[in-house]
Parts: sequence; structure tokens; C-alpha cells
Amino acid sequence: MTDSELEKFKKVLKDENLKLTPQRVEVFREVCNSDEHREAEEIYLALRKKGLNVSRSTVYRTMDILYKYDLVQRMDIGDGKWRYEHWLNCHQHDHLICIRCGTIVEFINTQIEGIQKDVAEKFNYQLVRHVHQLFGLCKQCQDTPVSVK
Amino acid sequence: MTDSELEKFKKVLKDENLKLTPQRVEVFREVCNSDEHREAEEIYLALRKKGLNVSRSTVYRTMDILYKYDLVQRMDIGDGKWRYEHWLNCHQHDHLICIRCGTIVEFINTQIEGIQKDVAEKFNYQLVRHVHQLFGLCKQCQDTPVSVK
DNA sequence: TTTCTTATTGAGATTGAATTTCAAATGAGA
DNA sequence: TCTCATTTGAAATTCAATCTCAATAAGAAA
Repeated sequence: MTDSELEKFKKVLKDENLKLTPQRVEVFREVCNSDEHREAEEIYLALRKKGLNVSRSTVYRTMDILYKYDLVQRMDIGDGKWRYEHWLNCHQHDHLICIRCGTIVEFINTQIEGIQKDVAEKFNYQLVRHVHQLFGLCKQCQDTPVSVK
Repeated sequence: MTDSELEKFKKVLKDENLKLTPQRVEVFREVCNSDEHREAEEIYLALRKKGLNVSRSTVYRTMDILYKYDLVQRMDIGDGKWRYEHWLNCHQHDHLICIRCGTIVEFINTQIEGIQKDVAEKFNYQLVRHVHQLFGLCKQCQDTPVSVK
């Protein structure tokens, strides 16, 4: 987390009349300093492991704020849990997800973005956002036989 | 629901050593006879409204079977509930979803399918399935002012 | 048709992620 | 420093989905 990122967060809090608390800063720092796509629980545990005592409630509440004000991105891969990733450089991207090991890789394809606009226009929808996830087996999982106990 | 559809369901049950019960048939019929994308609870309530007493548990359990054996399709639009649609003609398609009224429209775009294969190949992923959802405002919602209470 | 075995049903309990409650603590403006 | 609305933490609650278990019913065998 750079100073300018922290400033951006402080500005949002100020603009929204939200207080700058140590807990909120720690949650934001934790999310910024990882490129993973993590669940709130994982972020909570990562903080605890570092000796930072931020309650589970506060982690959930802070993630809501960060998402609401576009400071993090979140995704739902269909298992009932939100996964969060930092959104510092704000590159729109989609995801490739390994159905065996859970590895998530990002991809960008401008051609698809163009087609999405065409599709929305064709159906008279004003496009706001999209979810595009490709599920499959990553190279490593293709090459690893399923373990037999 | 046509006779051939029912036969297909009966065949799956037989092949999997599952019993043909009136409840299972009613659930399957209810799903087949609607083009909506409904939650298990909605399907349960639709059955009750018709005087068919199938328990909530049985609806959930039957939807699991129908999904597992490819007799229905299901989708997650990020609100924590599965939505089911019949899968009789089995056309692969994606969805346009209105973020205000919830209307769901289906679209097919073969060009995107080709690009998806290319992307997966580029990252060495063996593509299994995908989720592609476009969220926006449908024509009607674009034209309807948000009601002020 | 009757018997028998096993799967299925229904009602309620349980699960788990997320949200809410509320008393105590704290940020930040005056 | 004082004040007070906001925030925190712990526990309770929510809600879709799943599980439990006793009672019921499918359907194979006789």
C-alpha cells in the first residue's frame, strides 16, 4: 500500500463522513498488499496471524465500504462466498478459475468487451457491468493424477 | 412437459437407481412448464399454489438431482440464491440481467465462445464451463423514473 | 397380490457466510 | 479537553441450503 493509496482511502472516508480508525486502515492495508482473491474470512485470519486484532464483524463491514466506494473488486464464483482483490490500478479484467485447485488467473480481452456492448445494444440493455468467468483445469491440475487414498 | 421429456427423466432415475415418485415428477413438470429463471423457493411456492404438496426439502433435493443429471440448468447472479431453468433443448446460452427489475434475457454469441477457447488455451487451461452475465438496465427500466415515496 | 427391503419424504434442526444488535470505546470537531 | 455521534467487538440473528431421522412408499421378488 503506497501513501497515495492510503490518501485515496482517507479521502473516501472523509467525503462520506466515515471515521479513520486503525482497524479500517489495517483491513485496507491487508487487501492492498496481496494479489490474491480472498474471502473475508481469509483476510480476517491473515490479520490475526499478523497479531492485528480486528474483529470479524469489522472486516466484513470494512469490505462493504471498500467495495461500495470502489476501492476493492469482489467476485462470486458460485460457492456462496465473496472473494476480494485490491483495485488499485483498476484494470477491468475477467477470470480463469481452476475447478480443482482454485487458482484464479486474470485475463483481459478487449474484443469480448466490444461484443458485450453489441449484445447489450441489440437487446436494448444499458450495460452497467458484467461477470465473465472461465472454469477449467489449470496446466498443473491437468498433469496431476487425482490422488487415490 | 412432453412425454419424451418425462421419459428422459424416468430413464435417468432408473439408470441411477432412484425412485420415480410423484413428488419428483411434479417438481420436474413445474420446471419444464416455465421459461422463467426461478429460485427453489419460487418453484416450491408455485407447486403449493397449484395444490401440490411437495415439501421444501424435496424441492431442493430434486433440483439437485435434475442439475446433477443435466435436466436443468442453474445460475448464480450473485445474490446467494440458485436460479433454475429447464434445459430441454439444451442450447448453450448466456444471460442479460436487469439490475432494477430482475428480468433475465438469454443470448447466444458464437464469436465469444471462440474467443473463450483461445483465452483458455493461451493460459493452458482446459476449458470446462463458463459464466457470462451482462448486467444493466432493460429498456423499460431505462424509461421508468425511480419512484419517490 | 403380498411381502420385503431400501430409498424417499417431510418437518424441523443445523450449517455457514453474512448481517444486525447493543453496550462500551473512540475519533474528531468544537 | 469536552462532547457526541460513529465505530467496534461479541454475540445473536438471518437466510438459503443441507442434514437428520422417524414414518412412508416404491418397486423387486416371490
